[in-house]
Amino acid sequence: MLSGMAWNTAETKRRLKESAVAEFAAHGLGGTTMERIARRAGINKERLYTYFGDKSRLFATVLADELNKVAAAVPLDSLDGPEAVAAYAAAVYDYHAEHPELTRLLLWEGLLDLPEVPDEDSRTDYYRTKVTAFTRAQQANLISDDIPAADLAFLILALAGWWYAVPQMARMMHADDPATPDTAREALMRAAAKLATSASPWSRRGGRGRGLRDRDGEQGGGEQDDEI
Amino acid sequence: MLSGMAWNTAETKRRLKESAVAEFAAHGLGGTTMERIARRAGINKERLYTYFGDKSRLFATVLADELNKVAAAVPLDSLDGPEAVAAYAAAVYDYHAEHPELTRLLLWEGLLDLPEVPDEDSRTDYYRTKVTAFTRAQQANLISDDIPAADLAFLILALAGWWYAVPQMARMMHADDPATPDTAREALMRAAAKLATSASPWSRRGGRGRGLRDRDGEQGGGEQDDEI
DNA sequence: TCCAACTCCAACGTTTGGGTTGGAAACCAC
DNA sequence: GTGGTTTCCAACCCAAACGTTGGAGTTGGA
Repeated sequence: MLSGMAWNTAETKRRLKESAVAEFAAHGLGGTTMERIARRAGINKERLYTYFGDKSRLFATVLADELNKVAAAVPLDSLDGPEAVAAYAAAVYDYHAEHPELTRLLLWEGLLDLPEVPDEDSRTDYYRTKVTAFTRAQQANLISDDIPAADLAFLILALAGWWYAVPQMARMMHADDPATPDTAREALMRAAAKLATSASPWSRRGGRGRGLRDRDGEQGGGEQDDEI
Repeated sequence: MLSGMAWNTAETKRRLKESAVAEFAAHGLGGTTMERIARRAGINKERLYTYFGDKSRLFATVLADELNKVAAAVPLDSLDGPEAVAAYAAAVYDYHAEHPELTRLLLWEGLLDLPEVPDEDSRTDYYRTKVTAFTRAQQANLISDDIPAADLAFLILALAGWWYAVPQMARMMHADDPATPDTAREALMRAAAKLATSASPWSRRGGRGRGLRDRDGEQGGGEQDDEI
């Protein structure tokens, strides 16, 4: 229109994707309309189809993009102890705070329960590196190994992500004593550190639930029985 | 049709709600159609509108119903120690396993981020009782108090719920060593117990188990501040 | 028996929205 | 310029789905 600017495919694509991230994150796959994505980007709807295929392919593209971003933004190379685990948890939490779209896209994807997720291989690799970092730290006795590395890594992400997954629950549960992002972060770090620290041998008491044996025998000191 | 049975409002409503739970849980608010809810229930679409108002009101009704069910199904009265916390986490996990609809509805609600959630007051009360149980256990030195009760309760739910929130992540993260529901449950219980146990003052280098000097298991009372 | 109230449904009106098309404007050789 | 290619868009098609309506079957009371 008013531009002397030439066509700019790359920029058009970028703007469309940016817009799509926002819309999909806000309304999910079902709740988002191609029309609105296009309008928000100030670009014709038809461009979406020629560039990205149909709606679900666009969703997949956009999600894969965001995952690549987070992979780059929150690296995890090595863990030298529980504090490092806590720091990692906090970094994930912070990233989510600044980029709430990612969590939301992931959650929406989870709710779709597709048999195969887009980009599965590279994503699996991505998670594998995380798990490996935990495994190595466990093998080096730098963090506790009483929870398997994959589970531990997964649960750390749970602690960091749950706030954004069910904000309404977070709000209601803290009704009497509102949680600021900071107190939440604090609690998260403490919790992450605890998970990564070897458990003190708590007395097992009465048999609610099964399991929860100490894997590798007792450690060091005496078993200690606490009665109420 | 073939029935001599008279009209039965209550039963009709029940069947519609049952159907609505399934559809909403599976496809979310945006992805569900009133038509399909009605068809699944074998009842005319129009009944939905006269009984429940429009689609979003139906969603709210259904969600509130499910929450009441879970409140009744997974009670939490008192916690007499970390193992009770683990047992509670496992109970929540098991409930979710048997009733995946609830988690999904909650997640979808979270993603909608409505300004006010339906039934807010009674739900807040419900969570308050949970938090109170943790608070009391902390005050009685039965579980660790180094994480505020509300945060602790919330994080326990995170551990139990994350598996269902992002199943695709769970799967990919355990690609090398698939997690069965049982191993997940085991890890969850262990983690929950750890969060509820006073942190052993981890050695500067976070050595694990064997080398743990320092009497373990000193609970609650002592406050230990550690910068992370 | 008649009528008012209630339960249910088939069919309809209308809007929304995914996806397409025909063509205009810009660019790029040659 | 001229033809071919690419970028873009207004307008369109059509299926799906929200919500409604008119009416038919059912009940219960006066």
